[in-house]
Amino acid sequence: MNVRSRFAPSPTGYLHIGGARTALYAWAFARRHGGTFILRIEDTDVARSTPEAVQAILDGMRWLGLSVDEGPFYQMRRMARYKEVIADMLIKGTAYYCYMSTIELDALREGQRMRGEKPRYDGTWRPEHGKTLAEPPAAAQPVVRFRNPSDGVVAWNDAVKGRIEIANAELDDLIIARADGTPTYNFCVCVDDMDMRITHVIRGDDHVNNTPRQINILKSLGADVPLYAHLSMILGDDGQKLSKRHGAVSVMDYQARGYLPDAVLNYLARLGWSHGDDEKFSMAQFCAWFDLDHVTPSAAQFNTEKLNWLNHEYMKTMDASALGALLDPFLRGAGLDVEAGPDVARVAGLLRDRTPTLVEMAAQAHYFYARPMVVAALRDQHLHDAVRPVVAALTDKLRLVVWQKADLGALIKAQALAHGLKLPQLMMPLRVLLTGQTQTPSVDAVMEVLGRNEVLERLVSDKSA
RNA sequence: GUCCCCAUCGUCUAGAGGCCUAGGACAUCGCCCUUUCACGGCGGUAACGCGAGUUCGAAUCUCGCUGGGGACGCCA
Repeated sequence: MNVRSRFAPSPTGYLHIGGARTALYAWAFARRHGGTFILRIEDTDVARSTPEAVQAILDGMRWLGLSVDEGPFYQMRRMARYKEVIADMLIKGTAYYCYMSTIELDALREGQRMRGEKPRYDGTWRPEHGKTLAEPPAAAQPVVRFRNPSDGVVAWNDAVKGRIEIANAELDDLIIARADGTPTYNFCVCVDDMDMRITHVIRGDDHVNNTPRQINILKSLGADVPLYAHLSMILGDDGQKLSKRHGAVSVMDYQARGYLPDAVLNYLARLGWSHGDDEKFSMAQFCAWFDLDHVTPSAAQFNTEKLNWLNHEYMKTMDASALGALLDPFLRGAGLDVEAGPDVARVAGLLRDRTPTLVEMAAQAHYFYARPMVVAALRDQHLHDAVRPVVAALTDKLRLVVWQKADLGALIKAQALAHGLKLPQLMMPLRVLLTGQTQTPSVDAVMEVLGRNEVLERLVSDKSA
């Protein structure tokens, strides 16, 4: 079978992390089976769909590297096709006009709720043998409803949740075309999945309830029913439903927060799916491994700590120059003059082991591109009278030493020894003077990257202070 | 309210009747390394929601309970 999977977001906002995982799984599934991955934009809700949101989805997928084989297809451009199918259904009798007003509908549902029943359309306008329908109200614009089977069950073997069975009696005749003639979601999905010959529908858990309706429509259309795989939701760090309150929900937020797409992808892949004990793997590896059998049916809580760890793992193994290139915009974004300081690749190489994200790396890199503000109290604490002359003596020797880490380290050690100081007693004041910080990479390494002139200036400028 | 889904360490998960005195990863704690902080190395704490079955044997199968979640739109 030629596998055809799809990702079908509605463009009403950014691509959030849950949608990204859905896209990732659908994409990987197609890749795994040498199939086709289709992108379909479900924009029939004209009031809420925006071109910006479409762009945001495209941007998010591009950042993650989820390549699309077909599409994007836009449902709004397929109106003629939907209307054609509806006209056909009306003729065949698998759909019918319903003249019940929204006011009447509301009243109906209200009454049902009060009686403890499930709110649903009562079939007033549904044609039946031997049933006489009322005369349609003169000015009323009817909606079109799907004639759902009234008995029996709809069942399917969900690839992640197992067999799910729902009685047709639980389903009502859903509206497939609004009073203005535009088709609705559940109907468009069916026509599209049919026309696009979708074989595997991998989507969010929230669609489980739509599935029996869609299966019924698909069957009435004479289409093949695809295999369904419903992914459970991703919860926030606090176990609550993901919302703006959680800070980063859009995939692009992760870019802004200094995460690498490969790390986000790896994290998402692993959140809700597993391959034994494997934690770190490339997308190529993921595509070779991914299967629906190992997707967990239960909801997963997002864990930023673990994402940070993974991101750090990716940063640590990255080539310094490639990492530097990624760091660069974050440096500039922080208002730093990158040209005036050391090569970003060298800085990235130095900080790589200590920062989990590019944002934190940029924050730590600050003193490489701007003179540090040395807090007086901190300076006095480390640069007391006993060390001050040693620093001065060292400064003079720094003018001549070979400017590389090993020589710098050896020189400092020799100086400390010669003056009867323990190594940290000399390292700390140097660190504070050079960086304004007490926690940095080793002093000799920082010096090497900072360069002789800059180091001397930072050490000397203090002397006069 | 009705229907549907879910349930292993704090978190992500392995586990498809004996391999489980339940494994890995993050986090956490301790030790080591050390020029500070990290990184790294070694080790520890920590879980099968409850109750009935089925079976020689259940984390794994069945039922019930409890607890979570989702859906009930002329939204998608």
